[in-house]
Amino acid sequence: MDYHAPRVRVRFAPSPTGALHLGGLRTALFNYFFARKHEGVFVLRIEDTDQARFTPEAEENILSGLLWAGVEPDEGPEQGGRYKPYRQSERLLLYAVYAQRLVDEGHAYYAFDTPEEIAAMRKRFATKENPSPKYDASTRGEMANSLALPPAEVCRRLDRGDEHVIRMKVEPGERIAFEDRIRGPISFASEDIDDQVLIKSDGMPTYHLAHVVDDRTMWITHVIRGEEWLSSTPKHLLLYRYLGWEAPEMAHMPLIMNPGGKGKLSKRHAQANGLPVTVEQCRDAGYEPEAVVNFLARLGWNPGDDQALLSLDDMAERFSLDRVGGGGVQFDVDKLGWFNQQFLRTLSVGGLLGRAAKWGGTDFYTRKEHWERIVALMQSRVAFARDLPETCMYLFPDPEFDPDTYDERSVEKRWAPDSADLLSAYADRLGELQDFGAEQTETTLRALAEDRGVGAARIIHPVRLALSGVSGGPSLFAMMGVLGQEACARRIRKAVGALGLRLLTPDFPE
RNA sequence: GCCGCGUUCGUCUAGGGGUCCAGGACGCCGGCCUUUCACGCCGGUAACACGGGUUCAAAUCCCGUACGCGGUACCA
Repeated sequence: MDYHAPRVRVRFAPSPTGALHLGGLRTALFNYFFARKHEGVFVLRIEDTDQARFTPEAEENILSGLLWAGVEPDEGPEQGGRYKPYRQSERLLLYAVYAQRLVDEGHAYYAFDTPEEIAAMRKRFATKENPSPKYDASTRGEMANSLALPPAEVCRRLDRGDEHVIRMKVEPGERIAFEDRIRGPISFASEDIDDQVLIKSDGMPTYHLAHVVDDRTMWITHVIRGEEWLSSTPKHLLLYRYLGWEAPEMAHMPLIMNPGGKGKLSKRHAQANGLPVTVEQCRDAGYEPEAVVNFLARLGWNPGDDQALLSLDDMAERFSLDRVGGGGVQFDVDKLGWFNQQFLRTLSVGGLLGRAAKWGGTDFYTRKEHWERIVALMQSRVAFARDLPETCMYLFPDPEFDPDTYDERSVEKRWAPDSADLLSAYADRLGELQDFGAEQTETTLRALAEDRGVGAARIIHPVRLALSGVSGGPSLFAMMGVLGQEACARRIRKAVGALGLRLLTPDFPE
């Protein structure tokens, strides 16, 4: 590490307009990783300058989403920090001061045009080649601003309190170039940049002014954000220059696209396809945070080897902007599911039980021992911790579970004409066992099969069906051990009663 | 329209002039294991967008085209 380099400071700067989006979490993650990797600081800043789209619950939702994912800001509205406040609405004075400075130094100007007047201008100058003219050097002379109006008129309007905005003054004829940490050299012609509004007529700054002022005053060293910001970067660079500040490093991440590749991942599209699109939805759908984080991080970034499963710490340690690609990436929900399942399998029995217990629905704690035996049997068979109770209810002894329906397809496949007879005999022998361990029940079953001259499977399958009602599941003998002697015998006899009639079906397939 | 950024198996990606008739992972298909279902293991399917250059040699460099995405707001 270079001891003379300033400490790395990065930020995640969402706007509180709704729930934390997965794309937002991913941006936060990349910033977080970068900070951890370089022993830097990760800042959360709330960009609440859009009063029209402001949503009161959003900030809480964003923070809780980050915490759920294991990403804790080092500085932020809740955590505090020496560069507070961390909400833009609380830093208004700062933006006003710098905006004034830009005006005073000739890099910004007052504009009195109403939205209607601007729309009229666009219409007036519109051509086939340029359907949407900008408010820039080529048009500002025609508009009502402090560059075009006589100074006295400007003063009069200002004194009178006319609504106005402050726009940055962009001079044409320059190439604004920078090195993007992900994409390499990038440049824009200054005449393609408009005289961006810096202070809105409601007195609020726009994102462009606010984030530059904040990034500077919070000493942000690296701006890692979504690709949608790439084309406004030259404006930001100009602002840094106007203010006499050194710009931070820039890195624009590829966007997450809808499955199929059409457009960036949207709530609308996701909803139509039953996909989670917010952190909240992921949580509610039963995904584990570790899996979501792992999945999201690997969208656009790779650790440089074939390692797919990584913990938050692993990723933070291995993260590098050099290994982030430039192309958009599609959201693949199957892969998310795979990460979830993989993660569940890395858990200890107690760990998985804990994850399942979060969902409630059954008394995991008073029956902890029983549950642990079940979880051990089910771990490789469950894709979501939440599904655990439902998928293995048959591992509870009567009367909590007592099969009264038998999966029809399994019955057809596994219940044979001799099943009732074999199972009755097996139940009889089970009743005589002193020790009901897996070894004993299995030996007993195989001995019976031998006595009757049939394969063990001829008994095993119908017994499984009798015990669980279905044809899949954990090892039969392990299952019997969990259920206990009495429940097993009772269920077997019950099935014999319920399914024994099948004997009479003449064309039952062998 | 204009500006910018992208483009390797269906998806996420490795690869940065020769070691690539392109490697891994997910998915899918097949097999093994096995009392079932899973897990695991083994194998298979499948890609350098297109066209020109540069070079002894290009997935890799350059140019063009196509396509995709983003931006083009007093939203972020």
